[in-house]
Amino acid sequence: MTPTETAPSAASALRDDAAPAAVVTRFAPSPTGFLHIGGARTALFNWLYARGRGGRFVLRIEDTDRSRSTPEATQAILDGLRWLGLDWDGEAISQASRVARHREAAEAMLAAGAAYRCWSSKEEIDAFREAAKAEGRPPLFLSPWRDRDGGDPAEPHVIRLKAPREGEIAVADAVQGEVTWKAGQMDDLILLRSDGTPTYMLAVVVDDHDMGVTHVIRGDDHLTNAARQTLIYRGLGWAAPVFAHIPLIHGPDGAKLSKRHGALGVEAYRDMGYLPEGLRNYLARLGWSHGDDEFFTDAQAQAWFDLPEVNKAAARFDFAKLEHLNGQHIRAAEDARLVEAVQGLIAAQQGPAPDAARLARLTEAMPGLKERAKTVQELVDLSYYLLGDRPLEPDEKARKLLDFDAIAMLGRLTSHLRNASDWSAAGLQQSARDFAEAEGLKLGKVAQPLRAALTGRAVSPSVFDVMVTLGPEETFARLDDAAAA
RNA sequence: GCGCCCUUCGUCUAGUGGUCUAGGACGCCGCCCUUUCACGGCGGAAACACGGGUUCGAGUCCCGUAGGGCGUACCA
Repeated sequence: MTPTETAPSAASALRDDAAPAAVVTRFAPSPTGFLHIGGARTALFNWLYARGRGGRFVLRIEDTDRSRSTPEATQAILDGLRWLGLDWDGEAISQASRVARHREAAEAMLAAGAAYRCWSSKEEIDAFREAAKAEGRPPLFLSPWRDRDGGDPAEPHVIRLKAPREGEIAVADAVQGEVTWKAGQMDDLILLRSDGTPTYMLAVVVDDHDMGVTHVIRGDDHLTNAARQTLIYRGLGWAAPVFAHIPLIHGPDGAKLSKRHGALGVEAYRDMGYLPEGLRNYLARLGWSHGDDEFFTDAQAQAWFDLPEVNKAAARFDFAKLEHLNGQHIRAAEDARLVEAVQGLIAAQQGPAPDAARLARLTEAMPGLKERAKTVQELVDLSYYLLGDRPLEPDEKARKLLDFDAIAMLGRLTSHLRNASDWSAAGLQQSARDFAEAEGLKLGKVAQPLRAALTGRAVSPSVFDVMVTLGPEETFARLDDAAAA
């Protein structure tokens, strides 16, 4: 009884006899700002669904509200999608470019008796609603023009949908299940405004149909719209696509996502040092699950993702978990790519571009670095000893490690190290052990001040690895710096 | 107000009437590994919103209550 598996148009329905209609999903943002995290997840779900089924994922910019839409916002959304790695098929369609087609559809509905012209003025409508409210009736506007002729088509008027007044309207949602409304709760929504432009409700239906969209996966703030749009599909004589209304993301406090929490543009996540695959993994896992799987690749997510496993309840955004997952993706990432990411982040922060020699050191040290970082930002911070200028500026913890006694000890260690013949991590460690034993110290008492002198930090990869990547010359230079400080 | 949706550890979730003394992950606490940090390993505290039913048996089904979300535009 559900339209769940029906094709979206008469044309493709014909093709159905030969082969099942290919999946087509879409992402349809309105260009009024950047690509925020909720939109990014909606796009991700659509992308996963299509890609996992060899289908198409298309993009449509809902720019019918000219006053709020900007080309900059469109660009920001496209850039955000690209950074997140969500590639779409074909050109992004501008909804505004299709008004002629939308108008045509409204006319068709008029001709079919599924819509009617309404000359009620805004004032009349407001008055109606206020009176209805005062009398405790539902504030749905009942147009006097619904069953009446005689208006002058030359006078300003709108075209409204002739919604059923009897029975109920049902939507078989792939996530929400079967949801029904009593017909009386649906008003005769406006299809075409008095200035001849289409409303969102009409434009979406016409565009989804014309683009061959088979699955509409979007935020559940659109659930009621699915009912209204079902009516429009019916009026147009088209089969509705499969609807899947996914829950919205909430902030850590359970309230609506605000700027303060995660409602940032995806580029903000990039600038905080998250990897696109880390964000994809986290976002996919928010409101959807595949057993106990937490960390997965795109290929796995595509193969596993399906609508019935999407939860109905809103999920809260949790930075700690994002960070953990991102750390795992950093560890799994290629060293060269991480070096690029570090460079990119430094550039974004207007830091000095590292020269070739430093880049080489960074690349060499990356295996040790990425074990310790959860974000690219941490990678940058951890790279100070590789990218910073000599003499290094020790941070507070490093400074505490470099007290009077430690400096003296380092002086003796320096002499000891000058005799080292084997400048390998293992050789240096042995050498340090010998020294520590001779001094009657634990290795840590030697290694920590050494690390502070060499890296300016209390935390770093193994000091002996540090010495290897730095080389003897740089190592002794930094030891001398520490002694002089 | 009306309508629709939601409610398992702090958070993300598994769970589709008995295998739940409720599993996993993040976070937290402790221990181990260890030159630091991180990783890793081991262990721990931590949840079925509440109240009624249905049933031999309910986290799982039904009805209420409470709480939350969304919608109710010539916005999208």
